[in-house]
Amino acid sequence: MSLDGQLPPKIRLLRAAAELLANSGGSAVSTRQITQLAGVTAPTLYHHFGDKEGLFDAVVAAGFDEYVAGERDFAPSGQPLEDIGRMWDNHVQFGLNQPELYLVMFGNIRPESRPAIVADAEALMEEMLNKAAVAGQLNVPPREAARSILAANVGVTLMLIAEKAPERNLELSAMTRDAMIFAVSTEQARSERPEDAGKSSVVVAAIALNAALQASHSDQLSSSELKLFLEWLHRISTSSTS
Amino acid sequence: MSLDGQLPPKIRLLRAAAELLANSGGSAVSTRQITQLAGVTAPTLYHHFGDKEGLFDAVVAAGFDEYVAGERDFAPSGQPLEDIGRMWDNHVQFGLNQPELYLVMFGNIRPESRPAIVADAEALMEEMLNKAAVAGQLNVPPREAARSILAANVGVTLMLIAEKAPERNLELSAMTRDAMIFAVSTEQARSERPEDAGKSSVVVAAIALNAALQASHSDQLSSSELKLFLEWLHRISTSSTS
DNA sequence: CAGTTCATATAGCGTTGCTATAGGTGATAG
DNA sequence: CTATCACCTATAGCAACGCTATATGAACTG
Repeated sequence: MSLDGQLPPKIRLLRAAAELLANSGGSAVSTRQITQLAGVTAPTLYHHFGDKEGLFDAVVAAGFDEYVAGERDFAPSGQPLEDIGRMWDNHVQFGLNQPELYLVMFGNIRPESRPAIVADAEALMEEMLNKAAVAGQLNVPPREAARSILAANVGVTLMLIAEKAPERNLELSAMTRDAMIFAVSTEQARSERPEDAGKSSVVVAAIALNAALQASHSDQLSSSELKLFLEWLHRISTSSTS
Repeated sequence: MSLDGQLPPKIRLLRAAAELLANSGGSAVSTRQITQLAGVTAPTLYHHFGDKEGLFDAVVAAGFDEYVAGERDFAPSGQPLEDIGRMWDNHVQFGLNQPELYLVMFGNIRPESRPAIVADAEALMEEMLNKAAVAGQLNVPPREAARSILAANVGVTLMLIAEKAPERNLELSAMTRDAMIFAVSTEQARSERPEDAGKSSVVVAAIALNAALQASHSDQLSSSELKLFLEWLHRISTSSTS
């Protein structure tokens, strides 16, 4: 019953925890099960990981590396918003392939205590959304878009995990995914042909904003602020670098 | 320490469980705490509710009645899709007002075992969406729309609960809500809700410039200038264009 | 009044997460 | 070669957990 004998106890504990978690079928996993499978006693676990949650965090960290690897594999498509869609699908697949691990990662919600992994996943998605924003394809700030999309992504994945496997309807995921991506994208991105996507730059964006600001009468800045703001915009717009 | 003495033990148990759940601050609630507060001993709990989960289910059932009452109170507006938006907001508020209860109701996900309450909530939303469908305002079947909207609604609520109270940004909820409702509605319904029109080009340009500036390392502005500049940009980016 | 059923209490089982303490191990210093 | 010391692991056990076998009282029912 014990795991391969000659690896360090720390690694044996990690593998035992991961294996039991993957096969627990939803019921809880006890430290005694883990230590027995790892072939060590209780204090060893607490020496290396502090407490049970520390061990699970470590398992989650390994799982997250795998998750990130999946998220980055097919990233470099030309279309950032298409990549967001792939990130969504990869997220759902990760959750359905390893539901127990996913639940430890994203399902263990407690009031006022955010799992660290949520922030990591948000950052990952925000990074990709930034590319879309640079290309002028986003009509909301990348951070807010990332939080919103990830929240829906997690909600859908949790719902699918809760369903019995044969009844799982991935159309739910596809529909919600498209709705969220559509909602954060600009008309230009929706019309699907951003021929000047690669050309977007600080300068182009600054010129566009300059023109847009002067055309509208935004009241978000005071007149003195606006004057300085436009001066800086001009400095950026007329710079030849980048 | 014991609850009002003359009510039946079953009701005292329910109230004790609800009260402890509401004030647990995220940590677990034990049967011993509950029975002590209710002024009864352990077997009484198991006689009436079978097990701990049975008791919690009963608390949830009461909580769900309250939830449904809230969902139905302002229902009869003329616009079904507006009512869906109110159901969404009510759902989020319910979760934020009673996070512990909400987590027992919607956060206790286990693989292949759907909480009964999810089906109830879906039915409630589907009922309302049916009205929209009858009015020709839905471009997907009500059941699928309800599942999709509820999944996003739960995801957003869980994310908000996980955040520390002062940092909770309800804009996340509003944005996701509008995205989901927009996605399931027909052109006709959209034209009746002109407030969701696209954002002005100022906002889009500001977002693009913000992202571009942070991606490149432009040296056209000093760091202190850049900081203020970005702050203004953020103000413009997040301004609502109602 | 006897019989039955419901409701509660006493006491305790097995398991949980965790730890106080001590023993063994290997590397380094004298 | 020995002494030391930091690191790692084991023995044994605690308090708290969910839950229950059993017994006792109360309240109906014939």
